[in-house]
Amino acid sequence: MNFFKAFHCEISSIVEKLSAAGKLPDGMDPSRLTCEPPRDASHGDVATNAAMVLCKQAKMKPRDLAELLAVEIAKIDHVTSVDVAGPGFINIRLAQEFWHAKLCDVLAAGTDWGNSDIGNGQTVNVEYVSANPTGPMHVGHGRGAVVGDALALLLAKAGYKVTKEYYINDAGAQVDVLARSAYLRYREAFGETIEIPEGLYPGDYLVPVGEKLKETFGDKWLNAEESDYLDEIKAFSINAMMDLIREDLAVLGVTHDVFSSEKELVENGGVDKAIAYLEERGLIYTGVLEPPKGKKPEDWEPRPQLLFKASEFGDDVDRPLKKSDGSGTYFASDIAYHFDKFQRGSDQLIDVMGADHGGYVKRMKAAVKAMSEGKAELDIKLAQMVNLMDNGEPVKMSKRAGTFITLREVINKVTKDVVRFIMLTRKNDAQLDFDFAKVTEQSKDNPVFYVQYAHARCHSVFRKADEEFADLDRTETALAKADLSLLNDESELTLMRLMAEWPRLIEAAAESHEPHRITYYLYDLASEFHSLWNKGTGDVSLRFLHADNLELTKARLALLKAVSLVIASGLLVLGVEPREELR
RNA sequence: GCGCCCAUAGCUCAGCUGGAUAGAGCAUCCGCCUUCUAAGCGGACGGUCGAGGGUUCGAAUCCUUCUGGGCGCGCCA
Repeated sequence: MNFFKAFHCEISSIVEKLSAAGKLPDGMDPSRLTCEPPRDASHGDVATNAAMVLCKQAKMKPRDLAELLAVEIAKIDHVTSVDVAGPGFINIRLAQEFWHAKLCDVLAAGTDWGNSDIGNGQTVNVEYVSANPTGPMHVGHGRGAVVGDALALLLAKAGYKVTKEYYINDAGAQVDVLARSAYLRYREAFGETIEIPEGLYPGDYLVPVGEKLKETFGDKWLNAEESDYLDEIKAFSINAMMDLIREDLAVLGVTHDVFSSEKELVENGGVDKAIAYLEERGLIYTGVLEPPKGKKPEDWEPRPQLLFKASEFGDDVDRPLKKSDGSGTYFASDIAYHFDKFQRGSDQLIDVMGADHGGYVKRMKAAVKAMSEGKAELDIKLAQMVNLMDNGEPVKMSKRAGTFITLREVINKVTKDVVRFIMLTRKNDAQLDFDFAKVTEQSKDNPVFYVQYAHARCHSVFRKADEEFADLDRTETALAKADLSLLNDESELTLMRLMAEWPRLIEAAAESHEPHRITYYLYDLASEFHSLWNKGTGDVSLRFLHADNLELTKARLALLKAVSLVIASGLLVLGVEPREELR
């Protein structure tokens, strides 16, 4: 439970009460009122801007209004002091018992601590990865995969009903290129020396596909016309590539609920249906586009095309739906695909894609707005580039020279947990340096290690406790009954406050679709924990285990248990496995 | 030419949807192990939040104009 919300309610009702009593005007609008942790912890535990946002309506000076509200706020349970500060902030301080009670809540909830109901069962569709089935995943895909997967887990924790989806682009020209490339490998499997022309895929991951083709079809296609073999070889190769990609995803711990095929969508008439739907609403016409200014394509010539009125929905220009050969553009099938997702029941759609698709955002949002008549909301998260580094030096990659590093190679080198965590140490739209040396280092420079180490340290104490206090009941329910009032060191209280904020963080991260906030929170929590740990080196009384004081030991173990649970809870959202031991 | 993203300490980055004296880590300097993991902790130093203007009780955050980077701009996806 996000306790800041509880305070928000309390204060709103205080405002109502004061209105009823004639001390404030009627009909005060508290919508801009917030309750937050103050920026500086020395200001208190909860701060509200109530007086500043309401002063105009109340026709009072902010500080006067603050004083009026403060008298009432002081009567709320567990409030020990209320101060008015700065331009009219009301700072609220809470009793230690409040934090001790929160600690019990954590122990009772376990890793479900932080679960929220703000999603209210709403359906969200998160589409991510959607890499073309033309080769193994690279690191950039990996980032999109992790961002999407963590976002989906986060939304689920916040009470949304989430569908995790992968869109297979198996209908365009790129898969034809794949088929031609695979065909060459097929000939190669018969001993022919081949040369891969410019424009085809040179990667040797297609060699086994060629051999499989030989096994499956024998020499059937060796002297055939392309029109005869293309479709079958294409289907075969796409399957092989999707198997490869699914394996990459599995190794990364990413799982999708639904795989949607563009080809099927086209063949089932989905695209025609979507176009017809837009046509009925007068949103489609045939017209000629202006050539793009500045960089003009060489072979540009004006041509009448089937266009969607994207400009009526916030896009800059109208967008083409048909290619000159009469087949649909990628945009056309993507409209149909989003239409399909909407009709399957999601009114919140999220796409995670590479930043190089940035130019696509406006038109897709326009299309969703048009198709759903404004009912569906589309958010597009762009995953920026990942720079592979080693010890500060960029890792040089070239597809031609065969020094291209795949996602799988990176995972094998550093483990999937490291990849997942590091991918979330930046906002999705900021570039990310992924340094092999740094991310595998066991030091505080490495955030993955730092957080895992905190978790492992908790468990190290548990192991020690099991040795020294063999008959102590270490279950959550038993520890919750300890005398928690013994936990009153400032570091201990800070830890409890941080853990109490976890539900609020989950809600904020979920609402803003920003899973990277989890990583930062975990880092802060780990840091506070390491700090407490080290206090024990100078001050023996702050160590966790005390042979001569069972009550204190139990209380400290309760705190440790809670810390390890909250870290585990956060790592779970990131899809990272909490480690109990690091050496 | 147009559109989107970015600009915060010497470096790499946070900044909770407009709040109080802008925060971490690295680097530099000074401290802390007879200890449940020193693989760690504490302190010091470090800022005209790219520049100017605007909106209001209040701006790193919103609007606008510049400057400097990245991406994109019909028949690729």
